[in-house]
Amino acid sequence: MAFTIAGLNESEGFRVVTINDVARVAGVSPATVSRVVNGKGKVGDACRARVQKIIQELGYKPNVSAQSLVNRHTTNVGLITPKISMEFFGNLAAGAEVSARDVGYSLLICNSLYEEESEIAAIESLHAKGCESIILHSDYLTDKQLIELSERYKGLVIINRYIPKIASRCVWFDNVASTAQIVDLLASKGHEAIAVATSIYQNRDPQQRLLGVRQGFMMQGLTFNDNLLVESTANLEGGKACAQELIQRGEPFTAVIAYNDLMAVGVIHELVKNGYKVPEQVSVVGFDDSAMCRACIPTITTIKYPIEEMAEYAVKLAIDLAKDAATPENKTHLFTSSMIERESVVEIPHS
Amino acid sequence: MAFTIAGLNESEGFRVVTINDVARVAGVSPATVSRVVNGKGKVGDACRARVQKIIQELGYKPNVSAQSLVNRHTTNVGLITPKISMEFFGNLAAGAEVSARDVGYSLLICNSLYEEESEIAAIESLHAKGCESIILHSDYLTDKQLIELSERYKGLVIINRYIPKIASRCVWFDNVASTAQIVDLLASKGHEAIAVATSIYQNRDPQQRLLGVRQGFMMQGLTFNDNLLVESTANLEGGKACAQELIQRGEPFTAVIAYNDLMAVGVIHELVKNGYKVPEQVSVVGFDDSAMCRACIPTITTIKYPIEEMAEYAVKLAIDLAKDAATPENKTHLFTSSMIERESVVEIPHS
DNA sequence: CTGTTAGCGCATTCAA
DNA sequence: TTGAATGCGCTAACAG
Repeated sequence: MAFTIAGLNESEGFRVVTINDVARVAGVSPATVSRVVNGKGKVGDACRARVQKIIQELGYKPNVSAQSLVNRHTTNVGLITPKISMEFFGNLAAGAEVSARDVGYSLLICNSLYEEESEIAAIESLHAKGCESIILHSDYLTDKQLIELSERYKGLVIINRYIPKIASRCVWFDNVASTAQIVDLLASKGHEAIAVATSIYQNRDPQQRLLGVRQGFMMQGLTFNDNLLVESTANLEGGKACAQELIQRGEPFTAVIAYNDLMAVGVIHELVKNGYKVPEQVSVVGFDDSAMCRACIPTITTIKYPIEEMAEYAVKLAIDLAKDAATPENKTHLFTSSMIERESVVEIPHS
Repeated sequence: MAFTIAGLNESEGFRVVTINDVARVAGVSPATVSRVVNGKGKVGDACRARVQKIIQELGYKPNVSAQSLVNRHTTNVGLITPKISMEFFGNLAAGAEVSARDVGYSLLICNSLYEEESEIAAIESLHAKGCESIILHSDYLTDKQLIELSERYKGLVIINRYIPKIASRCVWFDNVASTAQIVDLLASKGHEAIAVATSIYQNRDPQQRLLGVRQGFMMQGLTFNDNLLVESTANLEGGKACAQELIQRGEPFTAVIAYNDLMAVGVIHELVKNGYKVPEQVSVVGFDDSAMCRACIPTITTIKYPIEEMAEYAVKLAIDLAKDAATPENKTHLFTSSMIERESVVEIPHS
């Protein structure tokens, strides 16, 4: 590739090629160049060819700021997540980036760091930057706030959360059905004394997954033993704490359903530390299918959370929404998934 | 917060407040508003106060596209990494975002997906979007290419790589010294039969870390046994393959230095699978301090790779560079680190 | 200290 | 089919 631009270098530094340069060299008006660039309006074949040739030669690239100014929108998608360094949100961002680039957009990242005001501040900042399409992973805003926000920002998409009133801009995951699957799997392997290590953040996801467990039990004709329900923070330490609590209670169990993979790892650590054999004595199930599942001994059976695909989808949706593309108000965007079986779940030995 | 803008709502939809609106309501000229917004030029105290009040009331936010158009630069920083979903690059992005936001910039993400052309394409695309400051994590471009690129894009910063000719725009990590520390630690615990599981990608990092090992051996007055050097891909499977190879060779070893944490986990898995006790019989060291280190049994002793801090620094540097801020040509930006001791390394038993 | 003027690069009228 | 004119929102230069 050439780093110099034919006939347009200046002695001091590098001058950017504008639409006027192209027009002048091609002997046409800027309006015509604009037309061939955007493929809008009628342009004569010969004329178009010549302009395209000059564009090539000069290496002309439209100035995005100028375009945004006149078009009143940018080709950026904003992504607001708690913390991009967490694997889950990294995957989300990766999916979003692919999808954005696919349609010529760029991805703008904002970390909200789990603060309510930052979520709103991030939306406003993004919007001020002309970013109409926004994907928001909100943890602390209320449904009401989100509904208000979505009235104001028409390119706003909520990922990983379902709000009936704005269902058409929610891209979410069926936590209930997915968790019920876990119970099915466990039951099919003979487990009945199933413990649950849930997250103390009693908002949305944890509650839904718990609901899924209860639903799964019901469908299997089993009864869930509430003495086997423990809760802690949704991380490694939380998993350990849950296992500890479980052991302390003395209630026998042959399987543990953890809120996520991290907790599952914590559970396994603590069980092993206390002399339990995993999975021989206790089966453990995670949630997310994070990298850790394959790095643990035993490797962890889990539910794949298709966050990357969801993000890809969400980006397209946000762009459509921002463009006012008619989206059916009564349609939502629900993703489902299935189990990934690894080593941490085994058939219960016949006693 | 109020979602309506005093006296400026229109019947259909929402009209954005411009500098002219503020000027009109405040009874001043747009230029004056611009002055108070940017803190440039002289403005009377009373006047400034009134304008600020109106700005508040109207919720005025400057249109960034218009600003960029006239200022000839955006307030975006571009980040190009292979894959944002990998933990290492997620941490990099997190640091970059914090730093960018801190100075009122936004972070634009591009995945290069380990392709040479994508790296260049990403730079060009970013630049076409008016993004002058760019952080590049390049894996496949040659030094020569990078040098050429940096002549053309003055806001370009290379992270995680050192190129003498453009040292002042390189933010990098001292792999050699860090790895030498590992040998020191191991030696201090009595290890001499130390194996190395390196990455097959024989470019830069792996080579430097190998160099660090050799240097460490030299400093300790030990001799490195080349029969204990194995190599594979820099992931879990690679780690397993290395351990397998090591076992097969039959050469005794009491410790393994892995290229990174993932390989360390793989090594541990394979050793355990083959009846070795870790760390009782074999100590294992990782590199990076990724989340996995604390999720593994035993937890992994490793080197902290301060990529987040490095990214924070790189962003400031890129912005300065783009502004032509005088940066000493003969100064580079080198980060160092130290060991994080966990359970995977223990004193060798006296035989 | 403040207002007027001009123009950044582009897309979109309206004429021709 | 093409060109000339206009303005998007803002900042910088120049007057006053």
